[in-house]
Amino acid sequence: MDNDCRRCPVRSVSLFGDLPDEVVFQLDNPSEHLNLPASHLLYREGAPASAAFTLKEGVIKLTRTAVNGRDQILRLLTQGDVLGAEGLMGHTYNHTATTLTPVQICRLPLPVLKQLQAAHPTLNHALLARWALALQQVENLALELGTKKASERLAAFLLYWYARNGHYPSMPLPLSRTETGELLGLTVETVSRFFADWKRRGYLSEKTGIIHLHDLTALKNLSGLENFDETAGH
Amino acid sequence: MDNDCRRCPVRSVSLFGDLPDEVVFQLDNPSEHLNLPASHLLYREGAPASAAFTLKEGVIKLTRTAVNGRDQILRLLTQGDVLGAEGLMGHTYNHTATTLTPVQICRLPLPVLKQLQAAHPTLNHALLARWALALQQVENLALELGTKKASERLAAFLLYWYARNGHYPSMPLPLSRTETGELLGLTVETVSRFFADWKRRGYLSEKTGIIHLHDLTALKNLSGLENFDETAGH
DNA sequence: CGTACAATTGAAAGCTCTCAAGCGTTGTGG
DNA sequence: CCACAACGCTTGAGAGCTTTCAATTGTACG
Repeated sequence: MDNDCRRCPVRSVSLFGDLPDEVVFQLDNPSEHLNLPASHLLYREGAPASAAFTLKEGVIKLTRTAVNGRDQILRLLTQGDVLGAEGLMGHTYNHTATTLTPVQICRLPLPVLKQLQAAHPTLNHALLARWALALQQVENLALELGTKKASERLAAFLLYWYARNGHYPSMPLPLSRTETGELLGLTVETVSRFFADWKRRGYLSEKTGIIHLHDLTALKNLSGLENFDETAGH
Repeated sequence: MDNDCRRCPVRSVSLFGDLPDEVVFQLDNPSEHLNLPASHLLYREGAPASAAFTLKEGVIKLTRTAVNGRDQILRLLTQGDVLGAEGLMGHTYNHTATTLTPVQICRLPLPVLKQLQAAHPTLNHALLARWALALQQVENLALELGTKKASERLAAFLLYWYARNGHYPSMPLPLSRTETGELLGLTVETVSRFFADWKRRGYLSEKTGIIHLHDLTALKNLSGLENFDETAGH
């Protein structure tokens, strides 16, 4: 495996795109490049934060648990995303981070990140941009949860994931039905019912974790425009 | 009115707490201090961003509209909060900003903010802290929307607003029933029913925009612990 | 091949919304 | 000063959607 940070495949989209080679080289530390299996717990909500991470490959979910014990997925992270950087502000992690697929991540001890931050102001720009993006994603989630019904949220999510995976009609969906429900505020059964229904209608099909979208138009119509002609009259 | 930014009552909690007096003084520009009535639209989602604002007094809501036309309140802003700073990253506002009470705000043209940002790296810390806080707030909202039922969300919101207003059992609630619904993903009627029910039970009372909380314990129990003894058995 | 776990399906209960009507308050004009 | 119009709030009844509970089927793994 190539562990030279200067040649990191996600460097250009990551936090250190603007940092000079020699600085990035100092980061290099073989022990900090990790390979983890699926379903691996990376850190837990409320735990003292020691490091941030850059996701080089794979998918990670960030969750929080409500007082009633129910989990909510707040973000799905893919290649190039940064997690755990909130430790720079507070001293604990805000979420529980769990791998959904095997992942390659790069570990960045927070003290190192803090030093870099002080020495290279451009890093703050990159951090701000990350935070702004995360905020937009969570705002979109809140908008979905607050304004749409089950089928609309599920259809919108499939289209979102489709777009995020390069607009290929076939895409991996590393979420179980339960997890999909935890993202969209639904029960397993509700998610399962809509999947089954849409398969019967030929909108999509599924084979061991791969989703094939056959009718994007139908899904688009389901994702919030269902009653639009009625409301458009006003 | 005192328009000297050096003596701004919210300066210490605002973005410029760490900036030297002489720099803050340069900001001063009487025309940039605005008084607005309630229900005033400050800027609209998607509009080109020309300035950020600091809220000196009053309450502002940030909303977004879903494709189906339904509005979602994403954040409630109070004294010391900053809005519109996303214009620094993108070029448009991410939300619609509307006053819920009469407000005093301070307008900060984005070019000025950009200059300051370049000249005073500590400002980036302050901005990062703002963004992190906003992210936490929206994450909390998403958690509420995704994991709780109507009464739990409403009770939790009242307790949240109570805490945010200094833990006084009497507090102004500048949201209409409709707006409360737009925050919590509920219809007017549902919100109204729970208020009526809780008034009958003596949990709270209301007089022209002021809410009096009489039974905090009852509300706390409603806010997500309702079935807790049942689920705690596992 | 059997076990464990995920997904599916059905039926019924429960919650929230929708639609509709009535009530209360505020502000305005006669 | 009163009447009324406008708007927000309340209440009821019924429909519709989602959950809950329970049982079955499917699937991956040892």
